Amino acid sequence: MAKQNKDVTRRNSKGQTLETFLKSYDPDRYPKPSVTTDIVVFTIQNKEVGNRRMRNQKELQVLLVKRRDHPYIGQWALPGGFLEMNEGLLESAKRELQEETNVQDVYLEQLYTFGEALDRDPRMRVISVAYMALIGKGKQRIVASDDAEDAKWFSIKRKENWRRLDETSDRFEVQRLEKSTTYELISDDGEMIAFELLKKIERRGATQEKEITSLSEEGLAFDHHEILDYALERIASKAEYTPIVFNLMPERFTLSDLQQVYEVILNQPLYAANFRRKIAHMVEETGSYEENTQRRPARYYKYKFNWNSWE
Amino acid sequence: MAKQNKDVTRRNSKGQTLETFLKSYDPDRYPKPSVTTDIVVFTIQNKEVGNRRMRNQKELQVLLVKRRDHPYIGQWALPGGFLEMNEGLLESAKRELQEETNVQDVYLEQLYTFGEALDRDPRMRVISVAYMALIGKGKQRIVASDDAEDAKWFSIKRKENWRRLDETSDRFEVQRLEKSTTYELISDDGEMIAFELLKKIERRGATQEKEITSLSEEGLAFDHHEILDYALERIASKAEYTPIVFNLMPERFTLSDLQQVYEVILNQPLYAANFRRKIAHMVEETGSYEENTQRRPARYYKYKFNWNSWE
DNA sequence: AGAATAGTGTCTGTTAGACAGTATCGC
DNA sequence: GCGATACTGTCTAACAGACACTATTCT
Repeated sequence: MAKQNKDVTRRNSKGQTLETFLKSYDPDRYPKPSVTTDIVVFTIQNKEVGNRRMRNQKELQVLLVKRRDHPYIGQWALPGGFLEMNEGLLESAKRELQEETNVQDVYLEQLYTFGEALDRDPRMRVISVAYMALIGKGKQRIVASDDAEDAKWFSIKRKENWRRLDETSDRFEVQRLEKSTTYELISDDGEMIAFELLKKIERRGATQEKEITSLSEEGLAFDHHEILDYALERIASKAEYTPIVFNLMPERFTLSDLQQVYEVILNQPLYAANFRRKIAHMVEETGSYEENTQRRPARYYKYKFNWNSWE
Repeated sequence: MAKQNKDVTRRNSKGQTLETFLKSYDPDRYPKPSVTTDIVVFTIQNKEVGNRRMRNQKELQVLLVKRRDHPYIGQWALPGGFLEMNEGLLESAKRELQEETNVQDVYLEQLYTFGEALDRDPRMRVISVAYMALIGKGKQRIVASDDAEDAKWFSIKRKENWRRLDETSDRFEVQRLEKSTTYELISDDGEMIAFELLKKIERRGATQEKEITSLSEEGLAFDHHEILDYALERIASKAEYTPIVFNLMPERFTLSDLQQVYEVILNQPLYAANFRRKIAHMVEETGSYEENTQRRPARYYKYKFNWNSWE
């Protein structure tokens, strides 16, 4: 598909045509950074609740992998790995997911490319292209393999804390915000990873600059806490104007289920009546109902395609 | 800032500590792709209109650079170049912009990373991290240098054409859209670059896939037409919910000026009354008025910081 | 009847869109 | 007064937020 300069006879300042230029070009003249893809895989977990009469709770989970080798040996990290020369970026993300965790056929979206700090990886300079994946739980069986000693789902609990450093005032041109987020990642079998992120946002005129630091020594390998945080922001904002959330849902679901999922993603409670009105155009009744509940059974819905859902 | 595994004595399967592991690690064991940053620089041009009584027209312009060497020698491309080992990604974008075009101190934002096609660059495998820059025209003097034979502003004219391949229907799970966009880039001195992009959007359930192809042999170097198109989408969508547009404005401006800028970015006309209400909270009167107009002079406004503009 | 959730109705205030109408300058 | 743009008022329909209320199941 590569479009070439039609004028193949044109010569450069050294008198070379394209062909002779390419033959003499040394692709390794300059040192290169390594490129990796890292994937933030989210799913929804249904947490049983003691009282059988009450509805199950939902939790947002992220898939982590325990590192088998240095650096950060034994620590939890996002699945991912080095880009190979014969694959596209997206393809690489898919492959890494498959190799390390056995996850396949999922919604996958490029997030952001991380490569500011020169020492993100102690081995060498690394640029990471981050992806986000969404899957319905139970659809896939997670299997740790390859560089991963283990692979597990961790439930995400987070609390945000805003602080305004400059009070609003027409006199100041620069305004600062600080947001600290405490994270607790807890696996199904009780292992916990806790850390705290500090986000400094500085607004000068119409420009905004962010700086993220980790306040904890513990936590995820590399700067993966930052990537996770970015992914959480992205899914929350996309949930508001696209049907992206349905990638986390099973075929059939109740509106209460769906609402709970929106609530864990947006990290805030919603009014049922308003929620139902808002998503009405994206769902469709199936005709069937919940069974064996010890309260009024809810209707099952399914996703309904709609041109207006996307923009 | 690199956070290390605290347990420096821990050994991997080969019995190595972190220190001995790093010493024996060969960063060049695997071949690496090259990494570049490419920058889409936008500005607004005030186009004089014959009739002195009428208001000037605005045009959205992009900064292009004429390639001095193979590949795509003599063709127009986005400014950009290879990432160096001692600089962050953002830093690299800034440096390339400075070196090739003399542009400095601008709003800069990471867009997306392009690296699907293996032959994007005929020399070797290249991953491009694309940035978008916004500057007010006249603030900077453009100077071509380095790998660039020339550097010029091109006004962007585009026409979009939507086509729905499947009519809406509850029976189909897959829905397809095609959008073809014809571009005409015209420099201040009359040079024109024309091309047409075809975007195929396929929606399956809650998933959307895009595929972009160029319908023209001519056009920009590499896949830079695709990057430009992406940048235009981004600035339009961000214009709707952030004050990003003010990065293109001079210190003082009239609301008609501002409206025209929004119109070229959104590529559609706006109602003045509605527009004024919408942006009212982001601007502030300066007290001064236009002078020497041959019609009613407009008030000058300036950007006003507001916490609510950003989210 | 009571516990628990499913699901609906409605009031209020805000906003988007469309358009008509008034204001003000230079000539 | 005319040409041209600056700026304002207002109607309507849609929507977001908050909350009260009804419905249905099992025990």
